[in-house]
Amino acid sequence: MPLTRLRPIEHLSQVDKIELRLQEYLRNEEFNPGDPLPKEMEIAKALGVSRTAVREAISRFKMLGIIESRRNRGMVIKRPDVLRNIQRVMDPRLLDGDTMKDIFEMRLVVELGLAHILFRRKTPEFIEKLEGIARTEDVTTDRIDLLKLDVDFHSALYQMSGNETIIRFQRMLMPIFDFVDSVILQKPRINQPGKIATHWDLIEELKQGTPTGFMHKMESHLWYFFEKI
Amino acid sequence: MPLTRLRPIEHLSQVDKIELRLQEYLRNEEFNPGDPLPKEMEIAKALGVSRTAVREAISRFKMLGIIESRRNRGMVIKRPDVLRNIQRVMDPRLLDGDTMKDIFEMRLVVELGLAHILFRRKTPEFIEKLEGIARTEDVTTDRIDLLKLDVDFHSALYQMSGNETIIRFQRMLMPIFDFVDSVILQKPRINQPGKIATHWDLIEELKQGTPTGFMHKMESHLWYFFEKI
DNA sequence: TTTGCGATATATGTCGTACATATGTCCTAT
DNA sequence: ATAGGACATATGTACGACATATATCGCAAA
Repeated sequence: MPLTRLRPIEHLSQVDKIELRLQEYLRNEEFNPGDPLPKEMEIAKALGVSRTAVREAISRFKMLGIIESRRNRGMVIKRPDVLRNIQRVMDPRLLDGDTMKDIFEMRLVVELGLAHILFRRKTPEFIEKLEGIARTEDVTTDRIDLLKLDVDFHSALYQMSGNETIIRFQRMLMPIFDFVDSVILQKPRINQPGKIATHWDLIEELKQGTPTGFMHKMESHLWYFFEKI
Repeated sequence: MPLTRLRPIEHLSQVDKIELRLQEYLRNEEFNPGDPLPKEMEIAKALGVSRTAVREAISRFKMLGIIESRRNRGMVIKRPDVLRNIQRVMDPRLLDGDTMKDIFEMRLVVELGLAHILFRRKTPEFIEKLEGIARTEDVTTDRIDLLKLDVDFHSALYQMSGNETIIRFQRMLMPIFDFVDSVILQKPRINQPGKIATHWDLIEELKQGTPTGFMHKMESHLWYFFEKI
């Protein structure tokens, strides 16, 4: 009898419970950014707990960026920065292999799906930037430098999407990408069916090709990673 | 003179500073899950602050799931749940329009990029599930029910990806999707060039088509949203 | 009317202390 | 060897005190 899943009894501390109560309070009361919150002591009284515990719970929301407080002004609801909080957690050391695999796969999904947006937002300036990176690659031999240039190239693509959230998504997951890259590149290279699309191929397609064509080239370009996962 | 951006003077509180110190401490010391942390009092002494302040800062990391503590056992590093923390922040009321637009666009990118994964992971059971939803749609007239079924259909696609992170990404962003959907659907329908691919078309393509074909159909299917954004 | 200064009230920020509670450790009795 | 009790200890909770910034009011000066 394994008993692996016996009793995941949640031992919620007082502060945890307060956090939950505040969470549901914030949702139910339909707070909008700028709205004031009750005073710490009032909340403590209402919940029947000490101000210390309330402050510990509220401190958590301050980290998320949902609550802001100022001396003598009280506390107000703030617009949180969605991605800021993931970033704190994005440490390859703290994530398990499966999750990192999933995240890396998601990167591939996003880069493929990006094609249409890119064709919509491409400009001569961006193309020029990509070409600059590709030209530098042509005259670079150092392995580390090439890896860095590869990252630059893909980063530039994200930039071109013009979508701030996607850009930050990529920047945020960079540590994971780096980690997986370094692991994958240590493995022996395997045979590929047909030619792998290069950065120059991608640029060419972007300049006078189609979204679909670009996607195919990108698929070919990333094929190596697909197989490894 | 607007002066809109004058003085973003960061007024970091003591607790904020402690949080930063702990953050860099955790990164630099290369902690791995399971590793023990110093006692609260030792940290307080080392930083020259009160235990109360340290506890407020640590409480934040407990919310993120990076630190876990038990009576008399001390504190240990834990594997955080990457997406759990975003969920707390994903409230349409708290996000600004631009961010929501970006997030919604990212959804489109992901769903397009999903094609290849789907063809890799599809099974008769999943196809059957999709067909079940589509059949129900055929005999449903209520507008709300149809909206719900549409969500179900796309959710099923995410499920089929088999990527736990992507699945949770979708589930997490659901409130945003719902919100944007409801806003978009209130606008008058515009003329579309050519036929919009239906769910049945997507299923058909999935059964005996190609990833590229599926992507085109999906693009057509989502075209309406693309235009609205 | 506007500006400037000072007194006051107030909510959050920080600290120290005390005690509660759970849990590991050690010691002893059976 | 095992059970059980005594003790030590780190976190959890609470309370009180004071620090600090800031809103508000009153009043005088320009």
